[in-house]
Amino acid sequence: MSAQPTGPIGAPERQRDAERTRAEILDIATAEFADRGYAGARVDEIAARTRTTKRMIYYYFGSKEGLYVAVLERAYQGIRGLEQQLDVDHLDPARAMRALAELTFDHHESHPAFIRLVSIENIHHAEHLRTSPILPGLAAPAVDVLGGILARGRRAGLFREDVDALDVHMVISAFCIFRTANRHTFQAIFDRDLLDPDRRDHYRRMLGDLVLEYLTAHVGRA
Amino acid sequence: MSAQPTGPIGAPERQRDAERTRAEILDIATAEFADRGYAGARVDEIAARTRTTKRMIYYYFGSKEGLYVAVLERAYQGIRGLEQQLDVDHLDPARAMRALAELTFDHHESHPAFIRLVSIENIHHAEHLRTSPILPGLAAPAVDVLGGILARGRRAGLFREDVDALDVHMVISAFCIFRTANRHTFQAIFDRDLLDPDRRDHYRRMLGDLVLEYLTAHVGRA
Amino acid sequence: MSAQPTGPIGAPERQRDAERTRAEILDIATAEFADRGYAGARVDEIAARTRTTKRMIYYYFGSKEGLYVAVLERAYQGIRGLEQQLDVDHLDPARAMRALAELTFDHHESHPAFIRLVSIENIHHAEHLRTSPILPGLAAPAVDVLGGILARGRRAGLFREDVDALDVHMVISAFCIFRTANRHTFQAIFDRDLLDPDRRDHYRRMLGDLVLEYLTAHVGRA
Amino acid sequence: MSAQPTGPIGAPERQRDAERTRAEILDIATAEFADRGYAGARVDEIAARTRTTKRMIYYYFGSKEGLYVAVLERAYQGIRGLEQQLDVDHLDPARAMRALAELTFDHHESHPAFIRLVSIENIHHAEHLRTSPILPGLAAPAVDVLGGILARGRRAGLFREDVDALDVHMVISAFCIFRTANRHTFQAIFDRDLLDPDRRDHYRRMLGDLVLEYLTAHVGRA
DNA sequence: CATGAATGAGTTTTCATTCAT
DNA sequence: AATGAATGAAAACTCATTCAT
Repeated sequence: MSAQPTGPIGAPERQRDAERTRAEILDIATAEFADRGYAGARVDEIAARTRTTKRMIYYYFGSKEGLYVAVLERAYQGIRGLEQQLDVDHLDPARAMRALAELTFDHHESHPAFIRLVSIENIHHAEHLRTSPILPGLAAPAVDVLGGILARGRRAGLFREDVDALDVHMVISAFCIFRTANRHTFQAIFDRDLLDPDRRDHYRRMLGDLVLEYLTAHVGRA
Repeated sequence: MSAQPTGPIGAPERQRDAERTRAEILDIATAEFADRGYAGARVDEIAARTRTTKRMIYYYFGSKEGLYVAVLERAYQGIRGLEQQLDVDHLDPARAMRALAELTFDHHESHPAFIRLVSIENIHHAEHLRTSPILPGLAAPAVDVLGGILARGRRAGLFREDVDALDVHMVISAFCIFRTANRHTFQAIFDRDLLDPDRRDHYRRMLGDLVLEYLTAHVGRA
Repeated sequence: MSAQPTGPIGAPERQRDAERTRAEILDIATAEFADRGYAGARVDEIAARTRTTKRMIYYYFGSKEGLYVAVLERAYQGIRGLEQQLDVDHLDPARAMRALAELTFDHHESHPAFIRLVSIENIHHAEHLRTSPILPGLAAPAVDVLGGILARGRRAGLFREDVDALDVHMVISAFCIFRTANRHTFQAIFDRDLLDPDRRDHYRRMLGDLVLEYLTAHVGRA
Repeated sequence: MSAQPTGPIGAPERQRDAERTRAEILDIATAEFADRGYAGARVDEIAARTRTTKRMIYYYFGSKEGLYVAVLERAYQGIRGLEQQLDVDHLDPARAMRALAELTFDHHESHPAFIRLVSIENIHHAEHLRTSPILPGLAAPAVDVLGGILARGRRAGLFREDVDALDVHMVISAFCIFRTANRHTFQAIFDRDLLDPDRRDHYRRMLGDLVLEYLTAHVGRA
């Protein structure tokens, strides 16, 4: 699934082609849906940008909606388990929290299409995600690590007690997602590009400070 | 919401009807575009929910896009000058900043359609906002008051120096907008409704704390 | 009707205004129909370019078709009796014929809208002209003078006998009308502007030569 | 009319069907546009008279305008190279010129739709022809043969020197086109059908005489 | 698996005309 | 005589989807 095996000689070539075709369609479709929204994307356009034909899209995905759902699911799969890549057990809670925030920051920055798809899915009231089989697997990875750090910090008397892991996750997500999701109106109104590489480090540190100052505020000082 | 009568008293009835027709179309269209996105909204549907006909939409707005732009502009007009409603000069910088954050929080909470329209406009790369005549008037109101408070706080040695007004505005906006814009995917994944009235005060205070702890962190303590 | 009387003081001003309004509408409508054809012209556009409103067009002309017919009739009235302006009785047949051809040439050159309206009316199979009350008065003026000259020339043994007045009229019309009616495709294909003022005299003489050489060919030489 | 089979024998049936569908649409559309003008023609009507649907028109031609342009281009292609069909080198200049005039006469008589389309295109200021890729190929065929005959005639001292090939082409075109383009107004006013078969030979000879008498007038007599 | 052609149902847009005042 | 608002019918155009080969 992760390493791309060249496979034993004589392996079903056709199947591999099929997989490649599917993947190509998904790539193009991801770009199109992310760029134009669900209703705005065109099956014709997706097909035209693929090396295959429209018929193949229906062969593999059944419908435009089916294709969209596949795109959405693959995009969510991409961030699933993101936090597991992070080994923070050896770090103190504050450092661990900052590392997690920065990891999220970095990941979101490098996956703008995912963020736009999330915006689009919200426009559609998450109706596709809500019925997706991948849904149950999404919550835990996102907050488990965070919850662990938070618990450790509290036990150490470092973090405030009046927020839970979901609240912290929300703050981190809001900050990271806003930069991409609202980039264009922000730029139009304020003439500032939130994704300007020159400002990247500033925002990255800002996020860490924001979360940590908040979590550690007044704690242990009283 | 507050029916501000247009034109001088005694103005021709017809004109008042026209204004009413226009406004009614805009109301319905706002709901439709906010609910389904630009491409997903249907002119037919908007017309059907109005007391007038589809023809009138074209009479007043020229095209679906013209209608959308009118909706978007009116929505932005609604928040323009929001901050001016706030008299914070008599408050110390910290209280003033919290008041501003809470005002923004309250306003965004009560204008979900606006937030969804902003998301939608970002999906379209802000192409309509970018060329709108109202654009130039949007930046100042949003950051002038905030900038003033920030400056006062710094002069008093209370606020950190490494962020500007736009950065703070971004944090507040990100927090407030996320609750509405990403409500559905968040709810689907984590089974938590960010707009649950029972959690409203918690998030309101959380935003104030977040901003203030960040701004005042370490300052004057060194 | 011809001289514009300032009218007795106290004369019905309203009626004069009405006449002026009618005339203004006809002027604009002539330009629009000539420029875009019957189906291509827009009642809205005509009204917009007038100082009056669309309602007036319907008040005066009943319908788009009524307006078009009025435009067409007025245009034809403009050339009616053209030939009567010409006193050719004192000229010998050849000179008289050339004078008539040149008069036609000059008139057509200065009335491009009329020619375009004729083209447009032909596109519509002359259905409006065919039922117009002005139709009966159009034939005689156009060929009576020409017929007289032709008869004189024949009696004098100068002109050939195998053509009648309508044939000659057709040749003159074809030449004059072509310059305006087919100006644009001719220019596009051959890069020659048939209405270039520098070529005007050339074509004028050419028409006279064409008609006269044809009419006098071989006659009396046998 | 002469069904020139497209593509090599054995070409996929589907493609041949496509070509047939395209051609059928073009045939009907030619009739409709020529009959009602660009704005007056109805895509629905064209589709209804076809064995396919309106959707196919857009599939093949993209828009009403695209269809019109295709019709116009095909019509012009039809006369392209007309003159090449004529071998006039063995004829003396006078006979050659008459043969060319008569060929043009015959061709225009048998292509009334083309002439009406030219009128229509002129109503539109040749805007479509002007940007057509076929434009560059239209000039030469129309005047090259004519220019050659004219030059031969001059060298032989038979033709006048004060006109060029384009002038002669204009006279021939004006005569031939007028009969069809202005047929209806002419008939309405003068009650003479310029396309009456009984008058065909008369006009055909008349055109030849007209051109030749003009070209040979006075030459060599001085 | 692959492909161009085809399609039906919708969606936006237009336009001549009329109404209320 | 004049005006802006309103309208219904029709016109152009689009799109996801399926068919024939």
